[in-house]
Amino acid sequence: MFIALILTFTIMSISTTTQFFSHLNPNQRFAVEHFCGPLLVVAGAGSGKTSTLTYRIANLILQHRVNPENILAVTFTNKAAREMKERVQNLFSEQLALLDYGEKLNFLPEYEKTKIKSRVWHNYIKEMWIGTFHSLFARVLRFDIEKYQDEQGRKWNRNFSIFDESDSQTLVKEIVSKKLNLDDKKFDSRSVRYAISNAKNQGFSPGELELECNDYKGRVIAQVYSHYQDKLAENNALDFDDLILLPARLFQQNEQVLGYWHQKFHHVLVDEYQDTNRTQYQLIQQLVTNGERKKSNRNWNQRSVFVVGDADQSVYSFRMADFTILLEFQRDFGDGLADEYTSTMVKLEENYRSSENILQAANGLIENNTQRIDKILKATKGSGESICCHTADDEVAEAQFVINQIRTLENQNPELDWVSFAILYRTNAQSRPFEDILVRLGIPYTVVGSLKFYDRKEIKDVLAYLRFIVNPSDMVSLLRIINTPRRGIGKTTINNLVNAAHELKKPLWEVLVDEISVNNLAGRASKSIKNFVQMVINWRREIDILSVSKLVKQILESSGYIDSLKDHGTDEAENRLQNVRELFNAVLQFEEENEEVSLENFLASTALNSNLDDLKEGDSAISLMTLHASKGLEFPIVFVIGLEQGLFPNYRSMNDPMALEEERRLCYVGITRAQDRLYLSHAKERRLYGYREPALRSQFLNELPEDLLVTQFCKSQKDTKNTFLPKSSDISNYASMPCWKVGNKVLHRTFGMGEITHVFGGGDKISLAVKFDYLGQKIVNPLQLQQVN
DNA sequence: CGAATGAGGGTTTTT
DNA sequence: CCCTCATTCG
Repeated sequence: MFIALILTFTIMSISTTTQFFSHLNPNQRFAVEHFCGPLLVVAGAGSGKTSTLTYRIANLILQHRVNPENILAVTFTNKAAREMKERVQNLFSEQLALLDYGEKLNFLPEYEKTKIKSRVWHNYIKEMWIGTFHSLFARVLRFDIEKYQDEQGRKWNRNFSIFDESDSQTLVKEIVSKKLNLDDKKFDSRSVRYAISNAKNQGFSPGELELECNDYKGRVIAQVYSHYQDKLAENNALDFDDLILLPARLFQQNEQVLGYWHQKFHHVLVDEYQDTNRTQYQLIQQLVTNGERKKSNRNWNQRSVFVVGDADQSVYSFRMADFTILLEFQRDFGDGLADEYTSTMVKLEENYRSSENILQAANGLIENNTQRIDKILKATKGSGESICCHTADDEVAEAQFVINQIRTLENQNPELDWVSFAILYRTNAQSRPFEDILVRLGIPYTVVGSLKFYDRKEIKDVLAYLRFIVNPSDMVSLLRIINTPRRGIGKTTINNLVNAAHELKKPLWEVLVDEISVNNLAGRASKSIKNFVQMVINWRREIDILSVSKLVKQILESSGYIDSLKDHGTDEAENRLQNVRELFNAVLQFEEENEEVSLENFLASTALNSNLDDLKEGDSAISLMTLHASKGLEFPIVFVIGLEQGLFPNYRSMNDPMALEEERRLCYVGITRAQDRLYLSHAKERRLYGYREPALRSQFLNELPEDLLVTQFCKSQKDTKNTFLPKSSDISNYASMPCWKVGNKVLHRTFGMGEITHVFGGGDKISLAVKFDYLGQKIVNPLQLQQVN
């Protein structure tokens, strides 16, 4: 096996040098071929950044024979991590196919293809540590957290829970209002929680935060922070920020632990480096230097740190990302020479994504910023279409215009599909009018990110069961499930038990296990508690016996959770049941896709993957998302909507020059998502909290080069309006005609003849499933149908 | 003990 | 406008 690997390396390295990166430009090539030492890659939007990263990883392994397990690659999102793995896997499979069969991978039979891919997965991909800061260092903590103790002596063990934002919020709230009896007007839990998070992201412990603060408010926040850590430790739980802060602290206090990980990761790569915060930077620095401060003492033999980023796309300072970290890379790691002479920085400025008009708009906008690395995107494509700027009466008209445009374009251009379109906005709430129309028209769409699957009650309930089974100290989860579904364990009973646990300074669970205590404290409910306790004990026994999915199934059934939903009988309960089933599917999928399947690992993946949308990938649908969520993506046609003063730029940023620059960068990100066509729109009036408010054109629109914009589209829109999109009053007239019946033959304006198979909804929200003669079954809008006899 | 009802408050962006 | 929380009633 080992010999085979070596052989593979040797032969592959011969076959790779020639065409492996023949299509890369000189600067990309420089980056890809970089082996040891530091390198900063300043990668403009659409400059082939992801390719560069994946090719470099491939090059390290194939060319320089780096062992995959010595590679650490940090991405910004889980999705990016998955994509990177997939791309490296494809690259390797491609090479291996050439080598073993002298054929392109795609020409091989399916069976051989799969064989190669799984071989690549086993030998290379699986061994690399590719993921987000949070998931990678959660993994580190599973190994080493028991060696850590904070300055107050708080400790955790390897079964720790990861608390989500609402868990954290609840904890902080409890401390503020119950424990410390603070005025919750002055110390509202949201902003206190935010302050604590910021402190953690800057590397401060409660004690250090207190020293930092001179004012009363700061000291109180430090105090809340301290109590908050007590609570977390009591629950054997960590929040998101701890997943970064704890390892950094551990590395600081324990040379051996740091030494181990330093020894393991010879090559450290960080994507989206402009979005790292101080604590994350500290981690990278520790791993790379092994704590050696002096630059001249650092040993780069067989080692590198390779970071990729673009200060112009730094849009996460609200969560303490600090792009000066990127600006200071040359000083901290590099040779610090001027741009012409340096060998530790390279710029990728050639843009392969967008048409020239779009790039010029982007460049023109970003030049209004002061804080940046001088960099300009150079076009490699033709000038393309003009950018369309549209003024709508209000947010509904805006949505109508956009969707109207999409339908027109989709109709006129056979090469376009629904996936070609993206609608980008500043705030999640802006998706609503778009969704309303899209639902009515039966156009498929996905809202990325806003649907927080794991935030739903039923999902949190089920996860609480799992969390508590793994981690008996997790009282937050225990309290969530002890009487869900109803077991007759009421508030008073629970209070008694909690108080007793508190008095005895024992975990709640230990009190529950003790029958005598329960008999005395719980009275009538004691039988239910004993049953509950027995149930949990049984599940814990099964952890090592059953597979994760079997265990989850067992829990869902024997807890009575599923039954109680079924008994409920309402639509809402049915919906919840559906979500629980979907969660169960996620478990099955997790089992298929992962090597180390354990309940802990599944829970970590759910805590760190905030949504499930990657599960439902594959259907052709228009994408709706925030500008933040769009980072790293690209679409043929992009609509950036709601360009109004106060909304975008957001009113909270308007009086702060730095914050305003960040808003501008966000706009820059939006513009540079577009490949072929870009639409910008704003409304003259917008609903906010239910009130209509007049709105002004965004200043960003004025900052764009005027000659690139075309506004005439607003006129031609009137022509198309009637043909494509009836006013809402028309819609209700049409749709309320009670003429659609299952079995009716219909003619669709684009899909042709078909037969109705289902009728959904009622009133003005009717949609129909139609089985078309040529295209199979689709859900369509009645407006596009004609009845045929 | 649990469901129903009303007031009040809140939207920037997310791992 | 929508959701959460708290209080009240059954």
